[in-house]
Amino acid sequence: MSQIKIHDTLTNSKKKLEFSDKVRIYLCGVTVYDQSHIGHARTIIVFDTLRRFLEANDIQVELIQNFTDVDDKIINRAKEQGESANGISSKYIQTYFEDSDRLNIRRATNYPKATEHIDDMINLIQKLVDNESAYASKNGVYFRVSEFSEYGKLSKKKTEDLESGARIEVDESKESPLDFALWKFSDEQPNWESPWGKGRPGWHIECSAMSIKYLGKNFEIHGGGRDLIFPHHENEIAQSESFTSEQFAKIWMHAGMITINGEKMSKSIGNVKSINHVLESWGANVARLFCISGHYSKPIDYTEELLKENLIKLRQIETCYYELRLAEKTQETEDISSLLKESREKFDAALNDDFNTSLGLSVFFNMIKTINSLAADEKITKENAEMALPVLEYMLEVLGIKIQTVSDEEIESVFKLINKREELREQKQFEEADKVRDEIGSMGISLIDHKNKTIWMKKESIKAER
RNA sequence: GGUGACGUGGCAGAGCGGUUAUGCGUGAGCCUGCAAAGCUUAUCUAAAGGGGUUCGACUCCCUUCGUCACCUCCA
Repeated sequence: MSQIKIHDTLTNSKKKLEFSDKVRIYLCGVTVYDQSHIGHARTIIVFDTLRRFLEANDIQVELIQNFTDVDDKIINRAKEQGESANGISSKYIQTYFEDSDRLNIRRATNYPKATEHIDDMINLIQKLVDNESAYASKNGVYFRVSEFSEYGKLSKKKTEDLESGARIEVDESKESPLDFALWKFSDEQPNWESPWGKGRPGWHIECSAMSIKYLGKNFEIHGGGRDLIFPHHENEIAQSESFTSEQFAKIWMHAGMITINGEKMSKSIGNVKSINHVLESWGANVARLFCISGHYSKPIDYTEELLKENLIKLRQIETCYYELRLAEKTQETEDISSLLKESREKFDAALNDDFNTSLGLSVFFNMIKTINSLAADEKITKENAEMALPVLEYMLEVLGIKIQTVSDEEIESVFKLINKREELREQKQFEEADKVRDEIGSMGISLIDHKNKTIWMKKESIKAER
């Protein structure tokens, strides 16, 4: 059983994650009308890392992440480009998977699409209409906010305040300006038949329908970016709880925004950095380290400096891994078993306390620093390494960091070249020795000269470094 | 205007009512034929301002100032 506690937005408190056989997570995905940016990636990485942490501790996770593939934005984009809405959404779903795979995100259990769950939504809406939580009007079917007395409990908003807000559109056909659309009438494609008339679903209803369908009436964690708290998640609660008369998600977990110059990254401001862009320049490992460098609930400001800092950290991880992988018998040694045990415990403790990845990373890098400094003194024995590697690999797996690995045959051939270089150096044939070094370098390998031996590592090639 | 979050050393960023967070950067050094990487060590002795509670506050309370997010679509 996991000891993890997570901050719940609804109760504004840390809650123990309780579950029976598995942890069920619903994560609000993206609207597929354009490339995803690093802000989207952050949310996905946070939840992927959480999932990895649970799974690495033998907890089964069912993760559902939806695609919003019917929406005004998609339709508009389709019109602009003279394409079908379906063409646009499937194109960007594909892009999404490409980004996601490159970021080393574990595939979710399922990626339901809104357009494939229209019947489920209609059933849900029907029941809401039947129990007076919703009504049909001229433009569509609306949720009757006044029927849900707890409306505003997630976002801590009062309906009076919302009503007096200036930004709510006035729609004469709605009973109240707060009422939101479950179904929008439309003769335009894409549209579907419904008991109330042809049209398409509203945004919020899809997540209610799909989360209930795949995860049941109440599941462990509902996640998404902070910006979804209102109105999206607030409305989901209203719909779902009016439908089931039960508590919806047990924990609402929200990830902070990525900002640029302190300002939220968003398409409307036009300050977005696409996942593709970040991957091209920095690679997945740096991107992942960057995205979990602060607490998940807080914003992270996107700067090149910060990415560079994380690149340096990646190099330290690589060094550590290769020091362990290539460790040989040495005379001197030091007992590192307590370091390893403590690191593992503190790492887990940090993540168990509201998934504090920032604190967890500091434990992780402390361990790496210690191992690297012992290695520099040639005090890492084969036995040490065999003890340390599983701990390191556990953490790497949780963090989703993929180090370039090598086969035993590769190790042998590299060492052959290194020995060749050593011989040349001893004979002071430095020019020849440097040629061998270049040859090794062209294999993506860099050398680390210690006092008595030369160690090496396969480094991830990072464009931004050059 | 309403609601929520936040303000920590050059930068990033945690915890904690009394103990060095950590990392990056920077300086010096070690290693080296050179380089890179790595390593060692030093450095900054931080808490937006003002009150209060306390033997003691960065940590709790109040207040002023500032920043951000949401209140429209948004991860």
